Amino acid sequence: MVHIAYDQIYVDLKRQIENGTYAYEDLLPSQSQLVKRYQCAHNTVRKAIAKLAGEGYCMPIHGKGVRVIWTPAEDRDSFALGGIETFEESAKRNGVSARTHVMLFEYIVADADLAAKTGFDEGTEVLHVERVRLLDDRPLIRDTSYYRASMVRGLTPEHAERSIYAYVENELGLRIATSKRTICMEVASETDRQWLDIEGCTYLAKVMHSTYDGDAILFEYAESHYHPAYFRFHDTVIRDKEHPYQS
Amino acid sequence: MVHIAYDQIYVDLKRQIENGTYAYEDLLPSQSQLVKRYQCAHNTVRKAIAKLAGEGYCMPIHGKGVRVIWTPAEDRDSFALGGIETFEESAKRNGVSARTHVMLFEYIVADADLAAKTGFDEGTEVLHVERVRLLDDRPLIRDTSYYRASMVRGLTPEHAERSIYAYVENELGLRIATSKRTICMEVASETDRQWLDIEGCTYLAKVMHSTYDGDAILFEYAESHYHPAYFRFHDTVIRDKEHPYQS
DNA sequence: GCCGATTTGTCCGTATGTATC
DNA sequence: CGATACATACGGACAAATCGG
Repeated sequence: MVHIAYDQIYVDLKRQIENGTYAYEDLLPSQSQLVKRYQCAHNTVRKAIAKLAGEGYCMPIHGKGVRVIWTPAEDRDSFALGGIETFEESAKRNGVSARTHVMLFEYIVADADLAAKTGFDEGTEVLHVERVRLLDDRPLIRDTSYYRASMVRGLTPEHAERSIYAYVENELGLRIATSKRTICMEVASETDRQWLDIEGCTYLAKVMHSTYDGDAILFEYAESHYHPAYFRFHDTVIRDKEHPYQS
Repeated sequence: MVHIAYDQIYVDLKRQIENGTYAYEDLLPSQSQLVKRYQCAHNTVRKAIAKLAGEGYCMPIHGKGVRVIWTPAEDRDSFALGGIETFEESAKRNGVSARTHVMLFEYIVADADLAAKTGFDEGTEVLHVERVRLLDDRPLIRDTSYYRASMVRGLTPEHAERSIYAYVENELGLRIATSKRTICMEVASETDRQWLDIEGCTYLAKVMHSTYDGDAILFEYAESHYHPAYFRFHDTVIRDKEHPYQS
């Protein structure tokens, strides 16, 4: 047996929502009907639906059904952040050309300040990379990244111009698994002004992310500064049952 | 039987991670140990762990264990999980006073433009509310909200000065369930400049959210414009198994 | 208001697959 | 290779919410 049925069901239902088989505000077939259709267990269908719900495709209503809440709304004018993906993947998905300039590539040892900022232990050897990303030849994103040096052995500036993730995953066999992000806005620094095309922008979008490898060990801490017009982020929140709003 | 065991386990494990019983980079007790401890089924433990993982507390490693990736440094207390720091929370965290001014409160019928923007059908009666949020008497956030009129009967401008969600949930018994959000930055409008204290800011943080009620029917569409310095957002991404990185 | 049918939500116990050590 | 640990799935049971008669 192959045993990834729930993902197949997820993919299948997602496709049918996207192509309009199940339209906005429709109810999906009941879970018992889906069990019959896919010849699987109740829990397996539920897992697929839970994944769809988490991505904003549908919403289960207790005692009633599972309603489609997805609409074909496509905004390609800006650079949307999805899950964990590389700069190239995002660029491709958003339909723009992408290039990367490596401005700095150095190995350092984390001092107390860097440790507090990145989450690496003091004394950890890290690779510090500064990059500028160009979208359609305009420098619009600046990345400051710190990688645990022991996990990126053999990495060269040439790799950094392409995809560091591709190198560590494909060449080193490391798996990237979970990433925690914080988004805020920050006044553009002198370096930002020097390297980016941000005339007239006082604040930039700033994304800080801590990425963990397959062993759940901190692999990278990075900060990305985006031109404000080229930043876009999507999210779906499923509200917890409890904690009603109170004035 | 009560049958919310998985949530109890979730709360219990979360507490133990936060109080250091299970420290950063530790492995949690194995799932079979947890099954014994909580006297429940395998699936129940897994559901609790999945919830913790989705909130960035831990990360399961196939064949190895479940590693804690939460650190005390994360000031999660001031944030709704995976959420945008709300107006009240922000005020609390910064130790400042919070007030709301209702600038506009009118019922209108959605025309084609508004329908396209909000997702309400053309011809739907909606309540249009414009509010300004003040922190320490500084106007820093502007909310433009459209509510499906049939769902907010009896709502007054006085309610809008406090919490509209509190009213519809506590008074009308409506349940708010799922919300889809998009975050971007936008050039401040004339209205923004007129009502907000955003001297020197060209771009503002803009959050668009569509909120669905317990029946998965669009209940509210809102746009919030934040002073860039007063915006902060957290997120945890769990990577899908497939699509390895490729240059 | 009640009851029964439908539908989603929670949980159990077991079996098997797969990755790590 | 065996032991351990997480991942997927099954089939059944019951709880809880909804809806129509």
